[in-house]
Amino acid sequence: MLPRITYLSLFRLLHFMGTTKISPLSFPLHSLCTKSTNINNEIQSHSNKTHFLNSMRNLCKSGKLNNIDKALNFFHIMAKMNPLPSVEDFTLLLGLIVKMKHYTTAISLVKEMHSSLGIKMDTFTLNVVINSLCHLKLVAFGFSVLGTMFKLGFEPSVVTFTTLVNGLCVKGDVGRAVELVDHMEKMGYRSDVKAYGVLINGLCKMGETSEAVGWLRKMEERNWKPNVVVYSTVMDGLCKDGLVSEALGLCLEMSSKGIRPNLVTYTCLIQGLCNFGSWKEAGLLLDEMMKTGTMPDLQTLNILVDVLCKEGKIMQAKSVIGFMILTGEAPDVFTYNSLIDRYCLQNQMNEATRVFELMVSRGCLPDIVAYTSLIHGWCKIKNINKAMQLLDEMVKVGFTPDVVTWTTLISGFCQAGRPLAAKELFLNMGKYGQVPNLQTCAVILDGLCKGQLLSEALSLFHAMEKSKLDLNIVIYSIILDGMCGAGKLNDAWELFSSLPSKGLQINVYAYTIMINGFSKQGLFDKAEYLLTNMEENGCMPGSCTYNVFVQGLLTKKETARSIKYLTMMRDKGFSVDATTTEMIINYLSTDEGDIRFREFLFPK
DNA sequence: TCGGTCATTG
Repeated sequence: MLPRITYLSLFRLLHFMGTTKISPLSFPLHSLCTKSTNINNEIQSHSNKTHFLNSMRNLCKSGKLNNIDKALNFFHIMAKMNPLPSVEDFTLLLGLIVKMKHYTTAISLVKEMHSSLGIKMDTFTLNVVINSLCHLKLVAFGFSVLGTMFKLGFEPSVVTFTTLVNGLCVKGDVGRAVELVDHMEKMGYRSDVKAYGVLINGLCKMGETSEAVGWLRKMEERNWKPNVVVYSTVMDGLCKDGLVSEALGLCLEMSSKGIRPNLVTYTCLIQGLCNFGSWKEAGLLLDEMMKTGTMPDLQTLNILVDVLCKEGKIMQAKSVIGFMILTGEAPDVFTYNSLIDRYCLQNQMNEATRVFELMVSRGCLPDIVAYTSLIHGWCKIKNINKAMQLLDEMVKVGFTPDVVTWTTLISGFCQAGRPLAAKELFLNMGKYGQVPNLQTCAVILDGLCKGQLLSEALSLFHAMEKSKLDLNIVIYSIILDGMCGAGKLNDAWELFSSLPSKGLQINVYAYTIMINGFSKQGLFDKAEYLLTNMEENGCMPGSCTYNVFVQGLLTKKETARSIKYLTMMRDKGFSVDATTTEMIINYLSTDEGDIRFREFLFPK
């Protein structure tokens, strides 16, 4: 499946990336020979405890200890020592276990230290507990540990608060996170670079990038120098917001202050550039990064593989995988999933299955994403049986289908013309512990509407309105479209008119749905009224808006108005879409066809 | 000794 790794394929990759200056021979092949030290040998060769602890400390600090079993092995050896190593040594190891994302393990080890080993808790170990709880999204428990801290007479530190601020951010509650920073400062603590970094990251993740930039400036005003982490966080936020040139500008600003971009900085910028099709610039950046001694790691290369797959450039994606192998990185579940997903989207289920099997044969365990992609692929070609078979299989190997899996299946049943079966799935997913989200709701409502089951859709919709779900304009638009499609123009108009009172901003899609609804019924004055007034309400009509209106006019042979609006479209630079073109051709081919339409088919 | 940056599925 993978292309043979030759210098030729590597050269092609570099050429493609816009990089021509580096000789393939200059890649540091020796880096693939670095293997993590065999811990057991390490321990045996250092029977002396001091030496053992020193090597543990060095391994922890060097980042070479990246295996949970090895870390646990260290812990258990330390636990058997007499006298016990210091709490500092235990905390060092705990910090590492948290970094490996083994949060429940970290919490139970702290418990063991306290109850079995008799090591006294302190602010540091409790901070580890709070951090673990926060990462498990159990922020409320984190706060109760803070309470315990006060009760036991331990002074929380800036680290304690930063940890909780991060916990709130992870939960998406960035408003409370900002409040906590305020609160902490009122209590006399001073936020430091990491505290600001956490908050800035939280804001970026919620899409509040300009707020994040504001805090970056604020921390500078307060005489804190943002470091590469803070800058990279903001750059990533800007890139995800589509503000790639702003991100590049910030990178220049950072460099001018003597702060060099690191692996993460480059990765964020390269992804940002790729996402907007700036392949050449991305290649130049990859070039610059390697020249300055930063080699892309598995994650960076996986981002490239994924972006290339999404662009349909599978050959180039495979070249990147070749490069990956050449630099000693084995493709992982992310790499394979990107390929699987691409093949599924191209309806190439044989290829997708082959990659899935290859992944298994190479000892890489498929995850819920791999299964969900395959289920999506089978649904896409309307093979519901295969999709259900995979669902069975994934449950058998121990995965719990998540909301994405359910939404994929529900959508599959709808597309296969079985909206009622889809509704059953929707109503039953709760029994399997999965709560529908807005996208699930959108999928099922759309499926029922398109399946001519408006009343079914409406009863679900009313139930959703009563539930805690914060329905958005997308959901309302689906219902509006369903009502229009069923000829319930009055109901649609009433709902449409009520949207502002529900605090919803009517967008171009909602307007277009209503204009389409009116036009299809020949209610052109109403449609025209909306089309001419939507701009006043802060919503610019798009190409689709004009096309649906003209299609209605053409159906009812409203020649004069059709020509008027076709002319407006041309003046505004909107193109006539395929459906409209076909209608014009049909119209021209009849006796009544007006010769004036010809100019819209063959624009000068 | 404890806190922050980059990757996949609808």
